[in-house]
Amino acid sequence: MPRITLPDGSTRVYDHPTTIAEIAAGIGPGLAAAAVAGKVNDGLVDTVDPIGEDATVTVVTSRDSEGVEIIRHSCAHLLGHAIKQIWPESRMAIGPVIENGFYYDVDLDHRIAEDDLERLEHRMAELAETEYEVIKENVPWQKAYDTFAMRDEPYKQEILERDVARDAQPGLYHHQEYIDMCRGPHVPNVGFCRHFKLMRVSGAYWRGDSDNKMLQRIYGTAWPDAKALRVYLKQLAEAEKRDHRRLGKQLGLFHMQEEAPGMVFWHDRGWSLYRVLEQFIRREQSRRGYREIKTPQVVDYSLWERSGHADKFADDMFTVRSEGRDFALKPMNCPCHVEVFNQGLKSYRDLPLRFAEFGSCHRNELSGALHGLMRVRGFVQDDAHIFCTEEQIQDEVAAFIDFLHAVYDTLGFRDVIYRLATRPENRVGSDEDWGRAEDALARAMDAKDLPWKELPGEGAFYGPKIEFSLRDSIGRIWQCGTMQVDFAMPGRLGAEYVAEDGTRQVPVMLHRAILGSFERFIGILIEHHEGRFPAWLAPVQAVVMNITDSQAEYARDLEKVLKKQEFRVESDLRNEKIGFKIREHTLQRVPYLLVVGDREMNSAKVAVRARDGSDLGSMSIGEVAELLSRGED
RNA sequence: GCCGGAAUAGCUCAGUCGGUAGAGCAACUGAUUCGUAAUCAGUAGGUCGGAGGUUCGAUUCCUCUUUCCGGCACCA
Repeated sequence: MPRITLPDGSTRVYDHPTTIAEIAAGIGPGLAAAAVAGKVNDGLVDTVDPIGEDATVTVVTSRDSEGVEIIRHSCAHLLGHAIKQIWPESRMAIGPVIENGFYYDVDLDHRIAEDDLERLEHRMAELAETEYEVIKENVPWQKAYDTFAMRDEPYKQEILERDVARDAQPGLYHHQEYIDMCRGPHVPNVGFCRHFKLMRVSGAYWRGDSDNKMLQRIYGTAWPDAKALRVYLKQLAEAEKRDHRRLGKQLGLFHMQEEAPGMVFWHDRGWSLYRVLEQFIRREQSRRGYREIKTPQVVDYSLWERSGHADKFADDMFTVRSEGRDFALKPMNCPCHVEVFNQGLKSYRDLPLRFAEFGSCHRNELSGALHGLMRVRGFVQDDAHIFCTEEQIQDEVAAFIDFLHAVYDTLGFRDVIYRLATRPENRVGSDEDWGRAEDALARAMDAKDLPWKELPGEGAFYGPKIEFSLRDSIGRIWQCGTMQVDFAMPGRLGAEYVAEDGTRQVPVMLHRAILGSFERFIGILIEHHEGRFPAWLAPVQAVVMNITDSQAEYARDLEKVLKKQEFRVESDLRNEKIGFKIREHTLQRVPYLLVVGDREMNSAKVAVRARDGSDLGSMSIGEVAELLSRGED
């Protein structure tokens, strides 16, 4: 006699084990038709699963986020069904839900091409159109195993062997002649799976392990209705317009070429952006007690052996041979910073000692990892190392977090995500050291009331770290900042200081960065702002343009006056219509367009137009200067 | 590194079922001196990513290679 409580508080009593389907039908035919699955005491179930006990029940429809996920998951099965119909020899691996969609990994000799996706989509649409019923069956482990053995599905068998308990009752979902195994729940009917699109096909290793066979992965997106699908596809197109590689070319910021894979050729406008950003960081860190240093890029290999990098990262370092010696291009700055620390005897009174460097590093990243500015082989970090005592860690971390917040805030990022990566299995240092360091990091965040999550086992081998990620204007998350505690390297490289009691002690080293790499961060900035940088960052802050030749002299004077005040201003005196010039510089995302005609010339003013098309009226030169400085500290 | 795809004028792209390529924009020249997102006319511009092969002939077909793109794996 299950007593079912519905979300509105009402209850229904059944004299037999009931189901979501029955409950929904009891409420109304509309809900019965819309029921994708159900929630029984917060656990998701299929509409046909028996409910024999008293429970709180919610009918899940495509309006719930869970419902959408279920539709996506069932779309993966539908894709599986279509794949098997077209290529019966396919061996199915896994077909999970991902953000906005799903994928299916298959082992198939036929190379799935773009044309095949259309074929698959077509077949899926036909199947969805028939609205066939998805039939669920829970079977004993052995029966599931035998089913897949008979159907020649070795991957399903492997999943059963490795991931499913022998006493479990795995769920088989029958999609007509196709059978898939799943925890579920799934839609009761493939009619729910009409609004999808197959996006791309790519390779993916079985179980994500590069030692395993590479399978073919088909990605798709799926939505509850046609409109949601359309909106999503539109969003994708919008995101593409922000692509920093495309904007980098359009705005003349940088380029890359075949002869230097993974290396950036900065053009004047991109380099301006870079320099403004660097100058901003330099000023901020100098205010906060950092000392800027500069260390060599080519360093004898023996230093990398002593630091331990040669052991772990030899393949990723570029090496140079000269005069019978081996050198490496530095992949990171920390060993060099320890060498600077080691010059001259240090006292506890010198600590904390904060060395900052815009450190130019090279790492020979795998070719397939390279991606525009986001993943490069030559880059510059806003790196710093703080040498301090263990007692000073927490204060230093707290001060760093304030610093990082100030920087992100000025750059237009308000949403920061905090994660604490704690001790991995392979590590150096005592458990007590680790405990204290993890504690210091956690307490520093707690003291500021920051919401953070732990990433167990994700710390570096030499110490725990906080990872700071930011969310950009279209919701993507980028890990940028980091604060790492290091117990190992100072000792390895012989760093020490004289303590209060006259003994020699090894300092703790904190590795930290806010932007990460300038290259990558500028890539993020480009996409975040879609190239519309705030005026203080913009490579060209304003363009002065004349209406006819008779104001050319006046325009040139304006340019000169503003340049003298160190604004980045250009003039456009070409013999073109004003509409043409406005269009061009607007497309170049110049924040302010300064138009001068006879009216302005005679009143010693300029007509100011913003890049969004708004008319800011006419201003004096002083007012323009004021406008251009806005947003700067 | 692995799987798949791509590479044609400065840019965006079309094209050749094997007979050495075309548009728009940009550039250049001339005309036009114009008030807030494209003035008009003309000119020039390409060893069709690189190397090899097949062929009477290759930008097109094949092999290798480089780079890029989408994923996977990696990211000290």
